[in-house]
Amino acid sequence: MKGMDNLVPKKRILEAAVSLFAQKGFAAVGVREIAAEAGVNIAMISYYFEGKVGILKDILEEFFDRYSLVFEGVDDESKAPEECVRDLIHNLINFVRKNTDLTMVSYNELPLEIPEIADLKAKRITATIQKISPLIRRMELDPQDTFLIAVVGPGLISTIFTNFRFRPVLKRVFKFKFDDSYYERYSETIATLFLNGIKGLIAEKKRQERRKK
Amino acid sequence: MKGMDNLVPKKRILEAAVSLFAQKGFAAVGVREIAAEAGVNIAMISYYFEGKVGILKDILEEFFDRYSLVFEGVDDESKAPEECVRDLIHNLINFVRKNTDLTMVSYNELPLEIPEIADLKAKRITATIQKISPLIRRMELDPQDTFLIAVVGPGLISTIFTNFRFRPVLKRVFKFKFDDSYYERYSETIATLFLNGIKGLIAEKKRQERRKK
Amino acid sequence: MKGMDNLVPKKRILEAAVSLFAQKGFAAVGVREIAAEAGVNIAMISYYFEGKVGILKDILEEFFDRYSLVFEGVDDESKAPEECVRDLIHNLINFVRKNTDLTMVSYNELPLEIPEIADLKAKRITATIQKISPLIRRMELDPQDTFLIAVVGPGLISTIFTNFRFRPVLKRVFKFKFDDSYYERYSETIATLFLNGIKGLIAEKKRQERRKK
Amino acid sequence: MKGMDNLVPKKRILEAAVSLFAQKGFAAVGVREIAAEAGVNIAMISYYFEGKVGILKDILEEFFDRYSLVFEGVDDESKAPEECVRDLIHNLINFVRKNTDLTMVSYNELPLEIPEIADLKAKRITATIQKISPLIRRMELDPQDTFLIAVVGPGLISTIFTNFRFRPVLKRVFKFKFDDSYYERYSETIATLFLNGIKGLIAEKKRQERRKK
DNA sequence: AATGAATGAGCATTCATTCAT
DNA sequence: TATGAATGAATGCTCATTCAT
Repeated sequence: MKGMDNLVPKKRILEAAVSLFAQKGFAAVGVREIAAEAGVNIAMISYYFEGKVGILKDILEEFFDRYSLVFEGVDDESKAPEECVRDLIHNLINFVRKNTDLTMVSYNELPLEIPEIADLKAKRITATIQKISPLIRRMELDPQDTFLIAVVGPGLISTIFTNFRFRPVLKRVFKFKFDDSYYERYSETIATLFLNGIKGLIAEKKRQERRKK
Repeated sequence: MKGMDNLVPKKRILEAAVSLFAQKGFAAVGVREIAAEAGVNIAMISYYFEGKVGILKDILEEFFDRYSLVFEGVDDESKAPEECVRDLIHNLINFVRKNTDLTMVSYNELPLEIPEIADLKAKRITATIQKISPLIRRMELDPQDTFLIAVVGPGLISTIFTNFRFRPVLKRVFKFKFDDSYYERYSETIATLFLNGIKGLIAEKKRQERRKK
Repeated sequence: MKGMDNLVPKKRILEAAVSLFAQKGFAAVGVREIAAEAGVNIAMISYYFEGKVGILKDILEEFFDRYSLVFEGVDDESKAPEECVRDLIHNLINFVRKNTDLTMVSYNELPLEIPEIADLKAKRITATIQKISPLIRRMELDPQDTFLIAVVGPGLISTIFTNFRFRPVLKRVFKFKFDDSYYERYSETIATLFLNGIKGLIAEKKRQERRKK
Repeated sequence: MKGMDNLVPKKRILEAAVSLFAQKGFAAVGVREIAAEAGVNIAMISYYFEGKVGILKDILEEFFDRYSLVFEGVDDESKAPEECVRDLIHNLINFVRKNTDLTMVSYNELPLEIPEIADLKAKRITATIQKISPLIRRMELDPQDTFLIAVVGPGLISTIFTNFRFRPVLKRVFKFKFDDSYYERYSETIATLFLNGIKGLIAEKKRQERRKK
């Protein structure tokens, strides 16, 4: 693998695994392949990690560690909440651009048969939601109204992540250059789409509440 | 497996494979497991299909055959385009409810290393887009403006599909009953979110065009 | 397979098997392949023959039936014994030309683990030797002197058969056209080689017997 | 397997494979059988070799390495060419006695469907022919006259090799003890047979050339 | 006579992991 | 730390044969 020859072996294994898992999926990648890509002996994988699943766990931890930073200080009270959401979307997209493989692996791989993995994911996602609840409140959404949050949140995330995930298919169907200017426009578009969508939802909700009375 | 004992073996294999692929992913499921679940001899898999990949191909064909029906006659000119979109979203969600495993497999599995699979997917998706282009036009979106379509379309699809895909995680984080009334509300919510979002995008676009002049 | 569509299925299977066994060897050919080449259903092979080994047995019987005819009337007492040997060699080469695949299979395949096959071969070969013993006697060789016979006989046969067997390799090493004129010359050459060789052996034997006295 | 317990695993696999291939043929032997005979784990075969074909390739290389030594210094100019041929035949027979299985496998197995194998064989055989061309010249044979060489060479080789190959059948038909004294006599007999045969061919050739004038 | 389906054993190969060095 | 060898189980697939129709 290019440019990772001077990394420590553990790091090399991790990066090779991220790249391969992103490409082919966790189950389709063998430890042999990872070891070869990382340029280390196969036995090193059991030495540094608790087997193949151990690598995935490390990857998830790493992902969520970085991911949660994106939500740090997302609710800047000196700015309008819409502005905060717009920034969040912008930052999210930038995050995925910089950590594409890591994100794809963490987003896609759901070997939920392995309970440790499922637990880890649920715990970390819950923590993330906590972080944005002040912003949610400022958007005039009731943070207790989990329904809307459970619709809009995953909708936004999946919309963004899927744009990266299905890049190979998107490239076949449309013909875009996925460069800086593309992402500038993409970022704005997604923000507009969801901000207007959310506004519509809030308006609709109020209309219904008025009707109930 | 429950209730499929009286099906023909080929069908039994297919259904077992769909269920298992949806659960664990294509690569993580072995032909032995499929054969056992379907209650057939392992050799029958090579007999009826062209190996494990052949099963996946058949599954995808089946999915797209059914899926494309959802988009049939989506653009009813006697109705407002917003209404058509709302119906489409409603139908889509119903479709996924009825074909959850089939959809999940077809949506998730991207062994794009296998070119036949990648080709099949790209071709079928392109065909689907053709079908909704009249409706897109009526929404005052330029069908040539592939950018917006490539953002909104996959965004909507992934939002819906992900709601099913991450059900196990969602169940851990929130506590919903995924019943008829949930989906009634879900359907309305997604429609409101995206219709308002699209309206916002169109408005924004016009604003920009005006500015250019 | 070309030109055998109007044969009865049993014959078709036999011919397909001969061709494939000659090409790849008995063990490397599957019944599926034979059935496909013969254009019959797989089950027909067990129906007409006693499994795959049964086909081989039939092939060997057929070969030896035809082969033994070559040695019929080989000792024409109205001709010099050298002339008879020359004719025999000529006829042998012609026989192999006309029955190349059949000969190659019968000559090469020695699944001597299967006792029936080994017995069949030994019995038939013994019978053949009986047929040429008068000629051997006329060549002034003692038919009881099995040593010379066991050297010269197989030497001659293997020399001829190998010329056909290793044709693919010979074609790579040398560049001959294996046509009528080639075989005319080949036939004469082999005859000269072995007749002179045998003459030398007889002379040497007499020299030794003289010395003993 | 007797007496190879103290060999390194790779060597053990090779020797087991040679023995089994010689007995039953390449296609009829499974890797399981080889591994069992060699007393190693089945996975070691893929570990040390490139699969089953890889073993055969190694065997062929080993054979030709040893085989070519027989032809080293075959043309001792201080001796009459007839003497050299006699020595060569003697050495060849001794070689096959000492390397019977290795020779049988290399001689018999012609999975010419595998191009690598066919190439390897043709290349090595060509190299061998180069080595004896000086001797051929001294025998008053034109080395360019590939016809005679292509008849006599393979004839001699196949005569000798077949004596070993069909030993099981020969034992059933004749009743020899294949001991040192048998091979002493066998060696002399083959030499006399072919030397006289070749002399006859040369005489015949000269007679024809005279006639042409 | 002929078929397609089905069987259970077997194929070569690769898996993740462990071990002594 | 790092290695190459080794393990036993599992991989996808094919085998020759049989069976009911």
